[in-house]
Amino acid sequence: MEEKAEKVKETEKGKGVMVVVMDTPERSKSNQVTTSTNKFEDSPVFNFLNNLSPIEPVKSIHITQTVNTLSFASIPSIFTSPHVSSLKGSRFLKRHQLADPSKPEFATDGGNTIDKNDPIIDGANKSDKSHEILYPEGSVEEAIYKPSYECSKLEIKLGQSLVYDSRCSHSILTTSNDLSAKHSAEYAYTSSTFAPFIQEASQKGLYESRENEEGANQIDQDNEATGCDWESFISSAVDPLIFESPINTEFCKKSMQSGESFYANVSNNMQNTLSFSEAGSGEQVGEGSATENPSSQLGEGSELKEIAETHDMVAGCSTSNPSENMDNELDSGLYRGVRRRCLVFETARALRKHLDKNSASDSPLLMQSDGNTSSSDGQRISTKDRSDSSRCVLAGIGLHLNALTTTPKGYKFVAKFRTPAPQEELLNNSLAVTMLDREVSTVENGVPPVEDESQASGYIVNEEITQSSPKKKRSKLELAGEGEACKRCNCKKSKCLKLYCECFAAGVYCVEPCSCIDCFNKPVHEDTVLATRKQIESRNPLAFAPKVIKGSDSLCETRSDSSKTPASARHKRGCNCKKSGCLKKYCECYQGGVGCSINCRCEGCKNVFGRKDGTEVELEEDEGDITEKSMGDKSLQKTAIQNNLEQNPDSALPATPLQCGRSLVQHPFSSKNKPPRSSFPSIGSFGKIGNFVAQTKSDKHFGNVQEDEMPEFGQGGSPNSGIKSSSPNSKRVSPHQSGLGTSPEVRRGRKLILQSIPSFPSLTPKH
DNA sequence: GAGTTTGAAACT
DNA sequence: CAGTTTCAAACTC
Repeated sequence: MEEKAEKVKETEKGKGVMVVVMDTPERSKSNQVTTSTNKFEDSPVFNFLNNLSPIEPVKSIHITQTVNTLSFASIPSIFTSPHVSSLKGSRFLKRHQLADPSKPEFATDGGNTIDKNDPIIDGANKSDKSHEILYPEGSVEEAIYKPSYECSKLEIKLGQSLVYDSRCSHSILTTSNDLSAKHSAEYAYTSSTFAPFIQEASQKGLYESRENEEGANQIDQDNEATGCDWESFISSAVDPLIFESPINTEFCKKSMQSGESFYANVSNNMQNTLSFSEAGSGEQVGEGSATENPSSQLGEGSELKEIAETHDMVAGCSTSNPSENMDNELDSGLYRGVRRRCLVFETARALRKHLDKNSASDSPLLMQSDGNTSSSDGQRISTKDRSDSSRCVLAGIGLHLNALTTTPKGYKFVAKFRTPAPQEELLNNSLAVTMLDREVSTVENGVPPVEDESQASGYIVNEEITQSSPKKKRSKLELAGEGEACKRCNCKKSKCLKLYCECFAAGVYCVEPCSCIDCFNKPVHEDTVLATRKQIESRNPLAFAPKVIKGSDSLCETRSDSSKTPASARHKRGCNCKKSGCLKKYCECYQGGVGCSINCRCEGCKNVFGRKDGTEVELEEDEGDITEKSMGDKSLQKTAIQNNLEQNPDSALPATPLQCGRSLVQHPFSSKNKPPRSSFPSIGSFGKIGNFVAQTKSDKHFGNVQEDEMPEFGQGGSPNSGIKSSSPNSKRVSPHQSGLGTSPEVRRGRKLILQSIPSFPSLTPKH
């Protein structure tokens, strides 16, 4: 022992770093021995030696490396396309690896980190029933999962989301702090406090932005605790970098940009967080607690919503299966198809069972937030949806929301849980729309819809609806805007086994409120329902897929974040309206609260949410938005967009600001209905023309299309006339139109398009 | 509430 | 794939 002690002393003297390193292990060994014996432990000398142990420097080094790696890693992450979600899984693995090594250190050394993690873990394990978090995966997942939600929320809510912002800021702050490293004490404090947050933050991508901005992050930390924190931080940060969806990142950035005030807030939040974490009962999941705190801080009326969100978050985290989590992440981050239908009924059943089992265990919080008891597992998804919706609601969807509110279908779907069908997965990229739907659902439904989920079978019977609302009520509610979700079918001949039936189409069982006749869409006939469903799916695999899909381009959204509208959301197949002008619910696009897209074959489209034409152009112009397409569509789309902007200031609202991604997203679907148009596709074939169209095509379009379409335009005589709302619009356009494209003006139009085109591709994260 | 309109779904 | 029919929601009165 004495020899060991001597060695230690020598090492302490600090010869070379090498020495220290070499010695350190020995010392540790010696320590272990001592530990085993326990004899020497008590001796003050030993303790002193231990305290003096050179280990710290080693750690610091290690940490530093990690940081560097992170910094580098961050860069790629920034550029990562949102679509990369698929990769997340792999990333997860990486992250875990990183995290794991750090853990041992934490365990040995610094309680700080451990504390952080432990609470989370413990909380996860203890907490629940529903929230089973497998550590470390579970934690990781949580981090990833939540952030996405949060980010999404942020997007939606920017204004309200102090909490989220604060979170972002937290992450930022922590980073900055780490960078400064001057405030070691703060480090320990913050790091420990934030540990849970870090993951979240990392996901948010704040780190990335932060790191990039500040440059390489160097950690000088002397404190082991700090180091530990860093490691954890780093590990978390790495993930975010990799995993980060651009959306989140952007939002965070925005939030950051929006206010430096965040920093101030951050400090407050941090404190809160600490208290919270400390206060956090074992039940609470680390993150959950964290999230809640901010809400408390906010103290806004939105608390409930936030809570709900939190729950959602937790629920999402709770997923025991990594695969599920992944899905969830995807869902959350990408905003899955708005309407989640129970594509897989069997799964639904399983979920039901789960729910039944778990229902008893629902956390009070959940109850509060939603007012409904949600089952942990099955509900997770549903909760997410809810949360999303809630977020969306908060976010202030803008015009879209209004429109959405009108759409009953969305509501129905929202509540449902569903296992993502493979098809849907394909859609994941396009997920965005979901948010809209969710939003709508939340807005309209307010509290209730959530509950549906609890039932969570593939088919969901909306008990609330069934119990409380008879049709009459329903209609009233609907009128009010709340009850739309409750709508039920009125089928007489289809037996509710065809897509004519809204319930069936939505993957929901018919309920009492339904006035259907000879209804087979009931749990009793589950087999029949499933069989029929399979048949339909065999014909059209996407028959039950969400009709409205969001544009993948987070970028677009980010851009428009101000608008926060579901810009890129579009109807999968597009409408075929001829008389309604896409201004009535006959139009599925309108009903879904989304703008028409290229996929639409509608005539005289006046969709308030976005005309099929304008969408793309909007990307560049953003605000413009759209509304316009009505015109003849094809030809003018480009111009129309501009016109819209000019003419319809209102149109801006609609918001579908952009649709940037639309084309991309839709492609898969669109292929059916319409010729595949890649972002720059030969849209022209349809005549519906995408603005994107390849340059050459665009030119052609202009020429041809305009002429063809001109008539429509011309209907009004003036360019404007063509578009009701827009009519005045086309000032710019009109000339082109009038000129039939021959004039130089037409060329201008082309130029505009072309210009826009380049930007567009660049924007699209994809590929 | 009845009747009409509308467009998706289903069918040919 | 196009055209027609069927269907139920949306709408109007």
